[in-house]
Amino acid sequence: MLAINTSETSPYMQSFRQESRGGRALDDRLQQASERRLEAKEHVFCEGDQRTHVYRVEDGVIAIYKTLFDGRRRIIDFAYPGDYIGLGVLGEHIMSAQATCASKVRCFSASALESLAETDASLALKLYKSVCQDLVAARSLLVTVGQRSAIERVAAFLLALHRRGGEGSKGVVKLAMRRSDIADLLGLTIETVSRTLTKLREMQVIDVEQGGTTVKLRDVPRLADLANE
Amino acid sequence: MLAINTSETSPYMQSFRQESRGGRALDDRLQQASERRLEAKEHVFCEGDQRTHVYRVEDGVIAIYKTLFDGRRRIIDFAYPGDYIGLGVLGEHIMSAQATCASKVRCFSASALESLAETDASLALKLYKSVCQDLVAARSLLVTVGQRSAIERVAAFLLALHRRGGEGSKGVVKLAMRRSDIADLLGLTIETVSRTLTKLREMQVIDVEQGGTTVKLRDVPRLADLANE
DNA sequence: AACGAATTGTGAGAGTTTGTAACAGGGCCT
DNA sequence: AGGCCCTGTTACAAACTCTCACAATTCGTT
Repeated sequence: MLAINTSETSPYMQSFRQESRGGRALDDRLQQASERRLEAKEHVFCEGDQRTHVYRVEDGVIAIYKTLFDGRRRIIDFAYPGDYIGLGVLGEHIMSAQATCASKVRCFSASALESLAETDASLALKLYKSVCQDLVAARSLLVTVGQRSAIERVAAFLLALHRRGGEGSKGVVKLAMRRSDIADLLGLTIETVSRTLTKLREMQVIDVEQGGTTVKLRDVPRLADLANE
Repeated sequence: MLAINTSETSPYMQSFRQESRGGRALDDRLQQASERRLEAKEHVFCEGDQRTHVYRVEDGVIAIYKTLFDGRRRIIDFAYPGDYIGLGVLGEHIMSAQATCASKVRCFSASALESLAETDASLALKLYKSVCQDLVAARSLLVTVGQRSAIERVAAFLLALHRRGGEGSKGVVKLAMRRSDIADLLGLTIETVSRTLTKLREMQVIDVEQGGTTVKLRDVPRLADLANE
């Protein structure tokens, strides 16, 4: 979902990626696909909730996270339009899902999906490939978060967002989330994220625009160099 | 695979977990399952290799990792006996797989597996669930690595190994890997790993035995507290 | 247009980790 | 036995991030 390696850059799951981004991968056999709108910070589901549905993000960004005992929040993934959340869970959710900005999701009955998949190999394969995407995203993020310095992490994060945005974005990345969300994703504090963005700006690698909600990548090769990937 | 949340602790994939640990989950339809022995530091495959096979670990520990531009190594997962590696890859591998100690793997033809899965829903579902396990492991590790302090990370790592070992282990954890492997998994240096183990020993939470290759957990609740999960 | 709340940005000191270096221990070879 | 290599441990200075504090900006509401 964070998709540092998506269709363009990774040999994983190319065919399915296109299919799912098209938006009609899983749901054409499932009737009860209702829509749900969420405001920023509203939850799709929480840790411990019974897992009744699978969701496809239609609009916005959904943060998948886990709360630690001391109250800190560890974001594990951002789900963007076209991504599915809630796959691969059996009983109850062990992660929470929360909108970082105004968002929209489509809901599918999990039990209906599963019973269909038991006899439908192509659907089961789609589930497989969808989870493979998530796995690639999680491992990519693992590489990013394992980086030592704050600059490396932030640079890798911006690059990942840029790659996901595709070629049409022309280096303009909309963050669509707070500094705290970025910090909890990268394992940094909001102050460090803020300072690091300032440092990247001073290095003339990026421009921060629109009150910090949009980042323009001025020097992508340099950024990739800083990201060390 | 690191399996901080495995059958005991997570609602994910319980049924399959048992199935796959039994060892005969995917291969009973695949003839050409040859064995391969590896010495410590030998590779199963490397980044850029064509993906021809899927492997099941029979013995030992296989580290899945990615090499960064500056030569650092980021371990993304450890695969233990019963785990599959190489699933979910389409073209060429984007990660390397290397034995951390003397190991044994069984090789399955990837193309044979895939063509079978196209018409066999139950096999496709098994693939799905197997990758779900990996996803849970990756996300668990993400929580661990996102932790700030070295103690938290090492404590969580030891706990994960302990849970994987099962109840029979009686708090004795065999590391079966170098300090450098642990460091590259947790995003620390070998010195910090060593220092942290010493600190845990001084706190009387663990004992380090057999020349540092085995760790005995003296106070699991305390360790869980330190791990913050 | 103005106000208040929330978010973001910046600074200084404290704390932790890293990097460098030296040393100890075990295994293997001659 | 002795020497060599690899791994692991420990010490100390340097670098980095975190914490805490407060200023600046943005956004929504009045």
